[in-house]
Amino acid sequence: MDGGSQTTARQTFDQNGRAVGRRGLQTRQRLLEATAELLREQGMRDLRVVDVARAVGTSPATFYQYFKDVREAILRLSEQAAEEMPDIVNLIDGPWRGQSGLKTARAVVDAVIRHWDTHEAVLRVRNLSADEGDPRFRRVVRDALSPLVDRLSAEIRRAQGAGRVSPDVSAAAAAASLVAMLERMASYHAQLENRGVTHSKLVETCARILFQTVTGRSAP
Amino acid sequence: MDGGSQTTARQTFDQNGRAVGRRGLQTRQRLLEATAELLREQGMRDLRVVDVARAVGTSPATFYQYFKDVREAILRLSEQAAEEMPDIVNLIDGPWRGQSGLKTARAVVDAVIRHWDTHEAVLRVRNLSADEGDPRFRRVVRDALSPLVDRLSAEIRRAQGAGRVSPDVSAAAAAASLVAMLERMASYHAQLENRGVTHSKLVETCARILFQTVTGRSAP
DNA sequence: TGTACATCAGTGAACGCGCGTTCACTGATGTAC
DNA sequence: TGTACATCAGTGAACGCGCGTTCACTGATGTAC
Repeated sequence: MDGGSQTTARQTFDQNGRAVGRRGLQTRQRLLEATAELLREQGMRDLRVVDVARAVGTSPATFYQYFKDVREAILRLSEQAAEEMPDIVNLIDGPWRGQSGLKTARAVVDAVIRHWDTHEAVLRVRNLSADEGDPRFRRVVRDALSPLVDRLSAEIRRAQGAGRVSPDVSAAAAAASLVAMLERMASYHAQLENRGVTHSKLVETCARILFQTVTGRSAP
Repeated sequence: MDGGSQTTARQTFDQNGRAVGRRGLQTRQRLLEATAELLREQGMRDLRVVDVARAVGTSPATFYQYFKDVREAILRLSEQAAEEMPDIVNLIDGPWRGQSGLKTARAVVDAVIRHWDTHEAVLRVRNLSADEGDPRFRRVVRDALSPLVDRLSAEIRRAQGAGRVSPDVSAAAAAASLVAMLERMASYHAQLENRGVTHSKLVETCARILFQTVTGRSAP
């Protein structure tokens, strides 16, 4: 027991190590959703356990039955958000050669942006917590992103083999850079769109940087 | 008076609107540095005014003489960090054509990383606060980055004019994407370097993506 | 060079609030027979 | 189908701490003459 509420394949346990049933899971989930909502509205610094409990119409004691503290709730939300990642990975597995490569790139960019639009506040705090050094959050970020990074990395190495990408490039670093760009742009795109860059132009532009860097080819 | 301690060309005022002299400026600066230090050590969520005061060996009342709250201190730190930006902008104004273009790109990447290494915690919280919608932080970010973005954007438009970059790309979006990539990688590079990507490989890789995207040319 | 006055700088001490946290308890649900 | 028992679920109420914040005050510094 590491103090967190543990979710295995079938069973979830509360802070006392007791099994959580159907009803409990529902309450737990409502607490998580309220946490996400308040994170969006008030920001991380002003998020209070008491507020979360109030929002769900329950008592603080209930919150503590399922989570050690607010950070843990955010950690669980990060894990839930990460469940969407396989869909994005599937897109990356699409074709990268020829015309359809650019299409693949567009689909990936679009998917990452939608992922962020859905989980905005949670993902931001997740990344901050990881950057601040919290190993649990580092792990979630790593688990979420490494399939993406690894796929892109492999594709880049292929392009290097074909002589289209310089051997001076580190495939791993390039892949990480691209994912970094996608994430930051996904969290930032609304602000850019307020300043006159249309959404589709933005997607197209990111897609082309992605395509170019991954394949070493200029987009058609 | 908007409630913040205002710094004009020569004069700083405290929370009561009184002029701050030499001695006061020193105390104020020590409070700022302690804030930055604690931000690094404890993270944003656990940063307390009382801790900052204690760290400087002064009383909380002194802190409130200069800042409305912790956020404002972080805002001032962000402004101070931004004073380094002109140095980076100078680098961007270097040559982008031919061999030396890649050198320019490397210098820019390196400078951004060093900037982040110095102000790590402050810049992270600055960006989070901006993303969370705080208009004062949005403004600081904008003021800090737009010279960079604008320069890159102009250079990309030049490459478009010469037919080396597709007209389907938005120069503004591409420039913003590159800066987004640089920032995120700058805040992330230490973690990557722990996983076997050397620092120089990382710089080289980012520089090549930057060079390629800005000029439309494959790096030499 | 000295004195008086204005302003700058700093703080002790206190207040009150509200948050985190816990415990002992009640009520709800499930299941064994 | 009914009863007893085990376990799941939820909470009221309270505690105490520590943080944010303020005020009235003292001490330091500067400057006018």
